[in-house]
Amino acid sequence: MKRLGGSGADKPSEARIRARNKAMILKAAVRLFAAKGYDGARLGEIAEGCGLPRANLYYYFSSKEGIYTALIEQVIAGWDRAFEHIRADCEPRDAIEAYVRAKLEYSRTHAVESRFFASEILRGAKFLSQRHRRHMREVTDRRADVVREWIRQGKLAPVDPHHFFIMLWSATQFYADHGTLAAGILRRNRLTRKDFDDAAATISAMLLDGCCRDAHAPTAPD
Amino acid sequence: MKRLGGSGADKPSEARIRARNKAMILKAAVRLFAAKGYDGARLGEIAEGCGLPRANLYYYFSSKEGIYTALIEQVIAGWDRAFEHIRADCEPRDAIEAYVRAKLEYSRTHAVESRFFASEILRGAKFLSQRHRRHMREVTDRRADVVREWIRQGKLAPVDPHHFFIMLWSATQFYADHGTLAAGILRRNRLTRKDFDDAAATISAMLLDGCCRDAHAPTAPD
DNA sequence: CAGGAATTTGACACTATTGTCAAGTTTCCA
DNA sequence: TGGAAACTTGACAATAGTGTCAAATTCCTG
Repeated sequence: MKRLGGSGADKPSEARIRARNKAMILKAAVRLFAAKGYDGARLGEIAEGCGLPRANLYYYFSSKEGIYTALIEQVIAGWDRAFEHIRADCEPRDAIEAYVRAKLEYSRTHAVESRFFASEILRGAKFLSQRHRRHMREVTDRRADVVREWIRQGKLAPVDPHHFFIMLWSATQFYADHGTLAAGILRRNRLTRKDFDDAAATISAMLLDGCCRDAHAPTAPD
Repeated sequence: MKRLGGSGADKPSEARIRARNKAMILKAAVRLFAAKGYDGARLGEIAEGCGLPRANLYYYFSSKEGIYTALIEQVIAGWDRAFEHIRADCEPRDAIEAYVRAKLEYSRTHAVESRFFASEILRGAKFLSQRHRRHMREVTDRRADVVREWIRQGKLAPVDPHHFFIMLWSATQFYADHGTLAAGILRRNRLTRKDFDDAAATISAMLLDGCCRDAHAPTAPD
């Protein structure tokens, strides 16, 4: 097989070849799994997608399920990061705006990973272990405490913290998972950067201050 | 003699067998397609799901794609109904609350259909024809005019109507498509009716009045 | 630069899936 | 009730998918 020319291959290349090829496989796999789901994705397509012969995939992963669960691990590891803006020492307005912006940016730049995870949940999270579920629950619960603290301090309306997070998550996730639908509504071929900016503005404005301007509006600020 | 009269159930049992079996097949199919996507669902599983031999499916539908597109038609036909609460002669507060309640009730009672449609969009809406896309766009645009009218009358904050609808749609849809995730967060095996009530309350409260109670709160009501 | 370790690859066995068909069975009108 | 149309069903061909293997090739260290 061809070798990589040049004189830069001095590092422990044994591990490098392995790391590079595993990464290539996972990159092609996440796209296919996101597009067709676990059962629909074919190893042949994944192999074609990363330019490796199909048999080679079995040298790095024991099976189709092995590739899939490796991706699950990878995505779950990033679950925490989404919440890092929700901190008790921030003002809720700033924290929520930052969260929405960051999450939408992730949806824009990592749409494939978003769709992969959405696909897994959509089919009932068959590959999410108890450990994964517990991890997600604990991370969420910790941030729910922050929300409760904000409410206690009178900085936030008394909302249910979990449903609050679900709403944040769903609104921002939508632009990745259902980008095709959103683009159709907005009369685009694909969502533009400006669409994501508009989305961030709309979501933040609605969540923070609501949209209703009638006589029943909520209690005025202090 | 020909027995295929009208396409409905007005004729005796002749058309009844056909209608009943097609319905059985579609019911089993929507579940499988929602769970595994178009490529992942097997006709054998669908057949097993409705207790018919696999070959019998080909008597009623020409192919796997034929079953899938029949389901697409069925779901698209209901797209309009979701928006029927958004009417210019309603107060936005009432209309939005009613929409959220109705959409969540649909998510609760028709979770499978919701997931089927979400799966199709997630995969890039490969089976949505231009006609379907145009229909969805036109229905949305008509309701966007209602939102603009509300804004003109000062009843609604000046939000982008399309992103506004996307937010309504995503928040309510989430409880069907990602019910597994929501249940995990809420420490349930499955979402209960009360969870949906809580969701409706939280979504309506946040959308209508926002959650922020700081010094930068929006202009007070008239 | 030799030789073992790491990696690549075509070919193979095995199973699953789709769509077709023709022969059988049921339905129900005249 | 005879029989044509509607419906059912097991079997079949063709294709495609998964996982395995051993031989071939490349990589890297001593």
